[in-house]
Amino acid sequence: MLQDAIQPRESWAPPVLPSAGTDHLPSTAFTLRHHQHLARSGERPDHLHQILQGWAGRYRLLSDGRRQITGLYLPGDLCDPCWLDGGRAVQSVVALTPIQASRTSRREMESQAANDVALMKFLWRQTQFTQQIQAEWLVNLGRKNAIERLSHLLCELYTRLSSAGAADQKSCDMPLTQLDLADLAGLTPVHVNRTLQEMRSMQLIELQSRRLTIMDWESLRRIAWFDPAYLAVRSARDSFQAAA
Amino acid sequence: MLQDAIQPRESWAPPVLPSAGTDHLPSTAFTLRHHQHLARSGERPDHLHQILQGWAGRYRLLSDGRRQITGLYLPGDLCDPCWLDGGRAVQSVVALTPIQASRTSRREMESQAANDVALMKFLWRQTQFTQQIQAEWLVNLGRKNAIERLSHLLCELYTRLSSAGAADQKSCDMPLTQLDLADLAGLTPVHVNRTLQEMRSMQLIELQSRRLTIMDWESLRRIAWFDPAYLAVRSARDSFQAAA
DNA sequence: CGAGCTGTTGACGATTTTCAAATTTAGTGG
DNA sequence: CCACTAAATTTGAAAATCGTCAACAGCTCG
Repeated sequence: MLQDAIQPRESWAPPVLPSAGTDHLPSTAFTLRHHQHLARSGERPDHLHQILQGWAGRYRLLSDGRRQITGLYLPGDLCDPCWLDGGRAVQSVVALTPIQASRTSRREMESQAANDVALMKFLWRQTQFTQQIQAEWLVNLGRKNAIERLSHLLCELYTRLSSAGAADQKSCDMPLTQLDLADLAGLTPVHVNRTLQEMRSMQLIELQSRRLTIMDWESLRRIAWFDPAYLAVRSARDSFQAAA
Repeated sequence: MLQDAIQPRESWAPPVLPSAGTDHLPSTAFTLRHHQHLARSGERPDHLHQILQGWAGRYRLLSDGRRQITGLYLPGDLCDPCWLDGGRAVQSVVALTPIQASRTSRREMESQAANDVALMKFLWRQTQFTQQIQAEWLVNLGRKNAIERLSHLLCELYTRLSSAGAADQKSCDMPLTQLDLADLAGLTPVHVNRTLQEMRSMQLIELQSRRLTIMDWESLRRIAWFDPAYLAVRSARDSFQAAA
């Protein structure tokens, strides 16, 4: 097969750029295979992408091979507002699964945003959202041990997918390999493996066949010190706008 | 003394909000003492602050006492654009030294930004700058050991202060305690102490009396894997604007 | 079926934390 | 200025956490 198959588990409609539907901001659908790049460090990307299906990751590689994934782009996420205004991509973004996305010219997006308050607010919110997640990850990496980090990561992923309508009651997709998890959590793959086994033996989660099931949300949340407030930026800001 | 003395080592003029000078965006100077807060988690701050002198830190506290500092506000920095649009402060911001700052009403700033492209770009840039730094810190915390983390932190601080004109050839202020450094680097104060001693014995740095001197920049940079590209966002964006 | 990625296991080593205490430095009030 | 107190730095020993290395099993995909 020339192209990896993309098989969503459920019929699911991703959110759409606020202006893309109404004002017809031109965008083109395209697909990427696992390990292909949406941007490389040092480039000046001339397109922004909205992920429709699949997961992408922003990362930095040290020249001795150490890799840290510094951000995840899930379906509905915009990749990446920080390339606006002609900025260079400081870090690379790669497809962690096969990906389907829509691509919009950076210049079109910029000129549209200058006149379109809704789009501007969407970009601003998306940026703030990314920043809040990063700040929370700093706490994770700086102050938590392996089981706390992985628990938090799973809590966050489930919550983000859930609020995008891409999770069911207790389970969601989890296409990341243990190597990906290690590069997210700042651990070695070996230690991720052992910690996941511990979490399974504690009846916290099931994780197999690229599918996560959360058996005991309350315990997982407590172990992770997970407080979803930092993820509320997107929705909370909307309700404020509505109230004002 | 009712108020901590603020004694800058050198005469130094902080950068000014692009519109504050020309369009007379109203702002009031004020001071804060060590350990006083600029914002507390959960609040809806109604002012933005530009730091004029002193350092502030954004942090999160876990209820068992672990603290992670997730951002530093140095002289010239804006604290914090993410409170615009009525957003709540997810994390707290506290003065790490006595502080002198200017305060501008959030609503004034918002309405001004809607009409003032230069201010808007300034806010956007400041936000991107913060995000790039955070992404780099994720690499630090996730993939580097103690000496690499501390070296990187010192490289970044020196570079930021230097580009603000607040450093001389080989040295700059370093008002952080070893406890602060620990909460920045995700280490214990004890281990910070031992690692700093190692760095001193390697003739990399001198650090005493709240003053840092970098003895061997090239070695420090190499150990830290420090590549200042991620700090170039502010200036690079300007030169691009100028070129376009 | 064969190659390569992914997950798993064990033994061992390195880094970092914890705990407790001593020492130095800085700040405060007399 | 000195005395006193609190904060900050330093030290040592033992333990916990996590990483490294090496090997093997299972699975997927061409």
